[in-house]
Amino acid sequence: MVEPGDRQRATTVADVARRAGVSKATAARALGDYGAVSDSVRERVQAAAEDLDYRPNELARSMNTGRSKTIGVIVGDIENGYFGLAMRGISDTAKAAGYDVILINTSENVQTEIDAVRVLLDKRVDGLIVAPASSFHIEHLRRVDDSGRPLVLLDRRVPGLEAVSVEVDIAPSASDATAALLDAGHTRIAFVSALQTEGEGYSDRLQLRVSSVTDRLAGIVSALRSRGIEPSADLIRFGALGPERTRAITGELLELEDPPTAILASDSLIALDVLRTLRDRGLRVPDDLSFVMFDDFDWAALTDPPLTVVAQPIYDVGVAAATILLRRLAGLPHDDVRARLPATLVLRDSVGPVPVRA
Amino acid sequence: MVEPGDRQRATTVADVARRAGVSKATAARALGDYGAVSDSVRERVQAAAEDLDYRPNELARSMNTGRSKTIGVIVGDIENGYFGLAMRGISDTAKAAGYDVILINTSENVQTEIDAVRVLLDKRVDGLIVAPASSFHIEHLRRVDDSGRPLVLLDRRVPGLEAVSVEVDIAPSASDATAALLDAGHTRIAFVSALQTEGEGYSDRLQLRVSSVTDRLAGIVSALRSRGIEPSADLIRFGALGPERTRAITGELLELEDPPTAILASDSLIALDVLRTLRDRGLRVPDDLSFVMFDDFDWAALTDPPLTVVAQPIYDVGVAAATILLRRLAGLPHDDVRARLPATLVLRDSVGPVPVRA
DNA sequence: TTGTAGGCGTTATCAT
DNA sequence: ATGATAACGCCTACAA
Repeated sequence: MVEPGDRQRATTVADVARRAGVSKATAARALGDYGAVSDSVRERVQAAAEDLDYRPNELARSMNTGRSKTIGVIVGDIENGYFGLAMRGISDTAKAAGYDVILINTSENVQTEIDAVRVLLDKRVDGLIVAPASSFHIEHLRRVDDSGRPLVLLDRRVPGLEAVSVEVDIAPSASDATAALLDAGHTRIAFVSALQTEGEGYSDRLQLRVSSVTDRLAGIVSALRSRGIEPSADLIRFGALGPERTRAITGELLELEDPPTAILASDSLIALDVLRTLRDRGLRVPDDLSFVMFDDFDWAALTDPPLTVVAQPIYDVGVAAATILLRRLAGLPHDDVRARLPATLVLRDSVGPVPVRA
Repeated sequence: MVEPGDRQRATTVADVARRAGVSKATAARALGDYGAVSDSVRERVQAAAEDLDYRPNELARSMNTGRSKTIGVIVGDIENGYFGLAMRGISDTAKAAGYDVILINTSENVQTEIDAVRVLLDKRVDGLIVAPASSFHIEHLRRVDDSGRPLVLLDRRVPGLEAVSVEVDIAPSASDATAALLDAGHTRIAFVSALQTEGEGYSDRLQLRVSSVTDRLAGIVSALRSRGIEPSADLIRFGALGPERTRAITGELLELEDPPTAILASDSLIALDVLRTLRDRGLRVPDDLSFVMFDDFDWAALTDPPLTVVAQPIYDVGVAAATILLRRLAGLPHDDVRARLPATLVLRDSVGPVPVRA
């Protein structure tokens, strides 16, 4: 009688071999179909395997092939639609090549990321795709290279690390978005990001730890300066980590002596909280305040008003990252894979003229 | 010299043992800290391990412990915010217990699901969480039980399968939503779901292959009947698989001789496409048509108009599923874990009175 | 074409 | 407390 917890021993090649009346090696060859096996034996072995409901133990297989047919993915927040979509791109691509995906969520926490890399390396994944939480703490990423396994960076590049990164070329679109705001007459333009920095303020040579945010800011600042406007430190805000922080920051922005007339939200999570704060305060977009969001999702066209956004080809970023990784795994060149994808400004109705001050 | 692809041999217990001047067995004991080891030896071994930057090979470890500290998760669509959030719940819970997660996406395709189960079992995951694409094809799920590894069903139950399922008790809320519509005077109420069925129509004893959809429908139908209204087959539509199909179905609904005055969307993906179709046709919610969506997300309060929804505790569903699985893995009871979580109707502004026909 | 034997890196069981 | 030595389940020379 089989007890519920009893995980009865799975059947092995040895079992199949015995039943087929051949040696372990022959059975293994027939099953893995490599080497040379006579047709009659092959059939006999396969029939035996069928009968016994044989399934290979991939762990054992991995142990001496050295490859696990598994790639590890480390992202900051799978709940964020951005990474959800990228994950889908990675997952689809990996599956098509016979690879599986282990996903680890770091909550954008560096220590968690360090542990995640360690665990995945210990589990002997064949390669890693990482959206690094910080470009300052990268020893653990170096470790990946040392281990001889390929690493592809997702959405963020890390200077000083010899790893391919697949990113969205977002600075130009950030400029475009800012220009659209400037064209509408805005000069007090705010930017709100979740990124944690030393302080929450902005200084000119602030070093940001996430390149995709750096790029957004670079695009914004360059557009500003090209019109002779110096970025104002009090309008560039970081640390919008959760709903509470984001609402607080938005509140502070609105209560400034010279408040912004337009806000750029660094991602959709932040956008939602900023918009809710505005609504709760009875402020209307774009009448009282103009608004632009980075990232586009289906719902962005259905809000009141439809949102002007910077759309990113996120799914494709995932596909490209996985493709490059798989190519490296196969020892193939990957120079032809586009690793820098274009973003586009999508004009909808959340940008309007500067309101006349009361 | 080390070639780029050269994956240099990782250091093993044997290496550590040699350097510490002890036997393999002793080194293993010191590292895994089990058995008895003298303090001096332990220190020596640990120092050696440190020096050599030793990392255990989890594959080898899994091979003779029989446990991989990994659980497999199979869902229909990770890109859907619903599963994204559930995944986050699972992932957080698993990580806290020292488990990792392998994720496989099936695109709600049964064959893919069958393959996924096979692969995960072959990879020797310790347990499985599955949102089964169909309650009709379940032999592969039976296999999981046969393998002795625990299985927890996510969001959907499968009659005839002895597996715990964690679900949202959605029928009551579906009734509430329908009642709200009825109270507003609607009698022609449509329901649009992505579920693939034999035909796309509805008949009274239609067997649906996803329990969470069955439950939605049951709630709707019972509310209807309690007011003496028979569900109308032409208003209950399935097969809204992608944007195109959903738009087509919505169009057909609107062109009915006696079109619906209210629509219930089975999930947020469908809701978005239905709403876009309405907007493209110049129809306004709730003036021309009332609307209710299953699932609540932050953006649902910011659309025009804010959407009346059935909110589900999705993150908690994920947490509960993982908790139950982990308990079973630990041989602990799990009767105290709530496996049936309540949904709630959230009234916003997408339900209005029946428009007067032109 | 087939079989024998050894190795992959652990854990686990024996002695000592 | 420590050390041989055998599993775990598979692949892979090498030999027959």
